[in-house]
Amino acid sequence: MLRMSTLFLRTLREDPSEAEVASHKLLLRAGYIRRAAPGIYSWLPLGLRVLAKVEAVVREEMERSGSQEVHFPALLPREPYEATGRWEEYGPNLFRLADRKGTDMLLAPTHEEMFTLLVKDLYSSYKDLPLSLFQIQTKYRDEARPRAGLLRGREFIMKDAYSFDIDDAGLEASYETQREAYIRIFDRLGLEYVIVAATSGAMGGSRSEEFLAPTAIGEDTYVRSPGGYAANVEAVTTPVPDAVPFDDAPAAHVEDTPDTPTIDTLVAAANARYPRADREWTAADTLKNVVIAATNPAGERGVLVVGVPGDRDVDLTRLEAALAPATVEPATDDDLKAHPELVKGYIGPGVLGPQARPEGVEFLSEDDATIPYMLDPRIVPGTRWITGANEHGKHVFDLVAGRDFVGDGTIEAAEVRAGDPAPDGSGPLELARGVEIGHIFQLGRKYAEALDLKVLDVNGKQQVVTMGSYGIGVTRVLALLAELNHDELGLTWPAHVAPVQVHVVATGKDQDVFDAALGLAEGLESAGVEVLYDDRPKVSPGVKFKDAELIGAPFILVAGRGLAEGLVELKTRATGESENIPVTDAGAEVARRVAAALEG
RNA sequence: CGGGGUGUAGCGCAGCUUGGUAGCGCAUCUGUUUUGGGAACAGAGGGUCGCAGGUUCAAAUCCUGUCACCCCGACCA
Repeated sequence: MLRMSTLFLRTLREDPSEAEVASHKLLLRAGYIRRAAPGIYSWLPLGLRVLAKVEAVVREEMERSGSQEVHFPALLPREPYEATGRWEEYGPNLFRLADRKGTDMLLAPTHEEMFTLLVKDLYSSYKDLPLSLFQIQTKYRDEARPRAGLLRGREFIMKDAYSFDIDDAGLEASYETQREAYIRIFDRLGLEYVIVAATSGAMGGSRSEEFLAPTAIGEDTYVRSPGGYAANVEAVTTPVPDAVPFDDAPAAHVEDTPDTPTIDTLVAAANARYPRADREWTAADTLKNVVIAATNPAGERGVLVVGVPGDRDVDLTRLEAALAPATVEPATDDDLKAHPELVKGYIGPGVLGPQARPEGVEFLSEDDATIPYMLDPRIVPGTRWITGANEHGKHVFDLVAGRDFVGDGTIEAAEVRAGDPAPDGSGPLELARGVEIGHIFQLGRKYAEALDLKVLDVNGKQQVVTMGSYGIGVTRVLALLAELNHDELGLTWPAHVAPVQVHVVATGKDQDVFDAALGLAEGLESAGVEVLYDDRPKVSPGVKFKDAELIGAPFILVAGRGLAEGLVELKTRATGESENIPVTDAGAEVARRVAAALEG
């Protein structure tokens, strides 16, 4: 039994100034965690109890799914990460350090390499597969800006699991198994979530889904449609419109458009000087060509141009996902200087991609010195555009896609907007915010190939193993539970993750009260209920109530002034309901309530 | 990395403009009273005022530099 008189805890009356979001403030105030460094937290007894419970749910369901627990070091050598290219690719987010001999080491941001090598070390036959391993481990990422307490720290606890299969069908099955385990885990934790299609990013691989918990403080934007489509914005694909017949389209013609370096000024000039008969020109009639500088993992920088309808911006996050593992940024003036054919504000297809490429030179071949030109999927053959004429102060009108220009391919780089159609035809998209609490994806053979993980198949031939990767942010889940379960008084934990189920409070100074409260606490404990007993003498009832509410156990049992009539008070923290029950029944009744709460 | 802000006791803050014994509330300790909604009174402990230089008889306060932290954005389990 925990006793308030001895529990290592100091509650704070005021919000720490460093905290912004509710979960962060309350976990600090209620004495669950303390900050050690930016994005790095120490765990106090109460916090550790909650953490253990969240971990227990994850562990049980992982084991039920057939995954076996292992544990790797957090401190790792450089070589395996060198082999997979991630020592470079991870960039500044990787915590790097050197030992006394100057050997490079790292604090692991995730453990694909180590799992792969361990399996390679021990297994060599298809008969050993499928295999699923997991660990619950501290991870390190040197985030540019940690925030929101545990929601995004530089040290965090993650459950990461990996599946190993001999073939694609096996991987698909392993993936399904993990997906189901995740559903059970988040259901048991009482979290609302949406499963959205995601990009696998620099990790490689194919199928990938994220579990997002919808919340306004979420950092991920995702979309959903009335018909059930859901995806991370990075993964949203644009439905391709039908091609438009253009046999009777007018020929393209260059017009003077002085002082029109932006889409707004261009639209205004077009309406003023070259009005349409049927309607006004809008930004959607223009083709915006955005110059992007992309850098590949080897550090080579080059420019490409992305063409999008003028009423949309390029979403750099989506573009980067499309170009992964390259990183992107808007081209600088230096980038533009290297390409004098690009006239800022008046860039058009004429100098880009296939239009500019000499006969016989292949796209991105050794001889290709032209700027790659990628188009938004909406720019289908037959669509007519106003766009730059590659000459200062001039634009070209009635430029028809498929007739006057083509791109080197299509790219998902334009921003996604509410109201855009879902790719599966299930209706208009709406945007929402969420926190990523889990991510599952099919890695495929990237790591197995890089680290040479092969097993013998039935025919005695070497086969590269195919892998899946499955993560849950355990400390993030805990923070999210706090975020979703609190009120103005404090935390309101669900019973299955609360540090204790019952907070017994003795108020008053009579020894009878303390005797009765202790008796209740002991009785509950022997019935298997976890109890925190506020046995502090000389502490006023108000303080004890405030502390109990702040700490947030689901049930608060008060022995006090009602005791003379044989009554104690049972408060349900989450609802604020309060009732008097006979002290003689209290133990059994509370145990019953707790059992019900744990069930539900 | 851009923008904004802050560093003074465990927590929250004042003091800085106009240099002169380092303060307030909460928390902690002692005593007395109090005990159903963050008690009262009396007393006490706890600070190299982020750090380093400089100006000055004298610096938390003015100057220069530097470090750290927080918030917003860009980036991410």
